[in-house]
Amino acid sequence: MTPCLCTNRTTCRFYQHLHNSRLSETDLQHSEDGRKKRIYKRGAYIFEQGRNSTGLYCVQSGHVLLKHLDKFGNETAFRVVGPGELMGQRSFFGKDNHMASGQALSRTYICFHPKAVVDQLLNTSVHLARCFLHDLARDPGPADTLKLRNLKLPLRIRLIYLLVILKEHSDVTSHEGSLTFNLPLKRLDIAALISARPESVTRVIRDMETDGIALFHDHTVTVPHLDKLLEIIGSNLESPGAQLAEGS
Amino acid sequence: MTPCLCTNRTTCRFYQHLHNSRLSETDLQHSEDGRKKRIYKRGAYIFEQGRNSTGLYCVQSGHVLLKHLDKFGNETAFRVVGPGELMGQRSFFGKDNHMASGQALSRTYICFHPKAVVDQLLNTSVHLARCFLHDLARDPGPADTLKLRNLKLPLRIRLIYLLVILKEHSDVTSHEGSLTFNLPLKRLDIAALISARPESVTRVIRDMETDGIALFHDHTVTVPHLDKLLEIIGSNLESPGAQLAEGS
DNA sequence: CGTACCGTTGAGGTGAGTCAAAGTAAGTGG
DNA sequence: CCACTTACTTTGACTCACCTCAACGGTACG
Repeated sequence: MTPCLCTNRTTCRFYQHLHNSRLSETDLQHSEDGRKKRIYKRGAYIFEQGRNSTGLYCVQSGHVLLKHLDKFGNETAFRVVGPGELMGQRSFFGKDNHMASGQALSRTYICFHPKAVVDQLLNTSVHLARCFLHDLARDPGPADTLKLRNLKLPLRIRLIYLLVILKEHSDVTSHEGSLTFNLPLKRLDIAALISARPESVTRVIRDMETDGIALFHDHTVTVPHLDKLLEIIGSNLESPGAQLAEGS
Repeated sequence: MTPCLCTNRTTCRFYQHLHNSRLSETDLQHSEDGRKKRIYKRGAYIFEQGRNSTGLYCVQSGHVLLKHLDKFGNETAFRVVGPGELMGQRSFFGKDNHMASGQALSRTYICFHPKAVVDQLLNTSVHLARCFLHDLARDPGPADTLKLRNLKLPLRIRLIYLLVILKEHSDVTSHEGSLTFNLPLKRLDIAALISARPESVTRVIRDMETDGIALFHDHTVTVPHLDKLLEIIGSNLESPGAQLAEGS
């Protein structure tokens, strides 16, 4: 039996939670026995919108794109899930059907925790429930969406935001200020994430390359100067000042 | 002591949770004693982005606009919270600073539940924790954002989506297929919610009125035929140029 | 009767979408 | 390994929905 990455507390959120929750040995063993390892090819769906939630998914390796299809046929990608992250929490805890589909962007190894197992663990530990609450509350998804889909921001800025977000979930090799990481997305996927069209993505990427801001080659991004990239976004225009108006 | 709406389980989410969680009488009393009633004038901030979370806010009456300020100084509204709804859960459970500010759109009555009280209750009941988990997971905010900020959708469609969403949280009086409800938003607020400019909002509203789709008058919206409204959303994807009525 | 804010209207500009077509990579089967 | 099909990417010309800027009208309030 090959060791499952999911038993490594540094790489798996689920496992971290379990070990922070002072569960008994039998409970821990129970979760170990319950989990299932699954492998998906590129393009395969790990779960599909509209289906029942059957448990929690933990990504061991690979990347998963979450897409939402509204009732009128519009497909909108809103997130990329990378190694160590959990998926399907929202529908699991909301006791609802999946509100999105998860599609493997590359060969993806998943550790699946069935509903029955997770439910039982939750009921034995308030602390575990609070861990999940904490996780769900800190989900950067909603905040990211505000950045990536802000019409007021030009396309180039939204793309840079996307790079910054994806960088956090990728293996980054840095070398003298420049950094390189894998971008397992097609033009169409990128477009869907920043609410644009693939042709426009191509054009923005071309322009960024001629400007020397970032280089896109064979699903790999190279940023010569991260500072330069962040400067374009941030431009230290920050001033959170607002008056305090306390009611009584 | 004036009766707090927050003790009415049909109007307050927080109270619903407490009563579904089989808490002891002393615990219930504890929460009653702990909560604080607060009143805010129009324009006042109930909580501010960047500050520490100090507890949970339950809206009794009035409406609150949630806004996010990014590093550029761009203000983005992303939600309207109405009576009976909770606010500040994300930062409370995430143990993080508020990621948004909550501003009263009209005179607003808030029931505030301090951190200490909520924390203690949470620790005594796994069920309560799961209620909040369930709530947070079902938060329609992220899904709504996808609709309201989808660049592929024309402004008119986004505005209609907004109306449909707001309708759910308002007192709607319907009469023979037509319905009327309160819209406590200024043009600038509407613009911020659908990622547009106030001038554009004015124009779209004007066009919708000439088309007889919806009437905006003095912060009140009247929709003559809801079917017609929903139909427009649906017909959008199939044929790009499918307007039901011409504008001139 | 100003002052201030909000809402409306018009003229003009542009970023990004659309459409169409060619170029390139990736799979498939013999 | 090569033909063949299929999927993805790039490019250019054109168009348009919305933004920007600027001026004006309404309403509330001191």
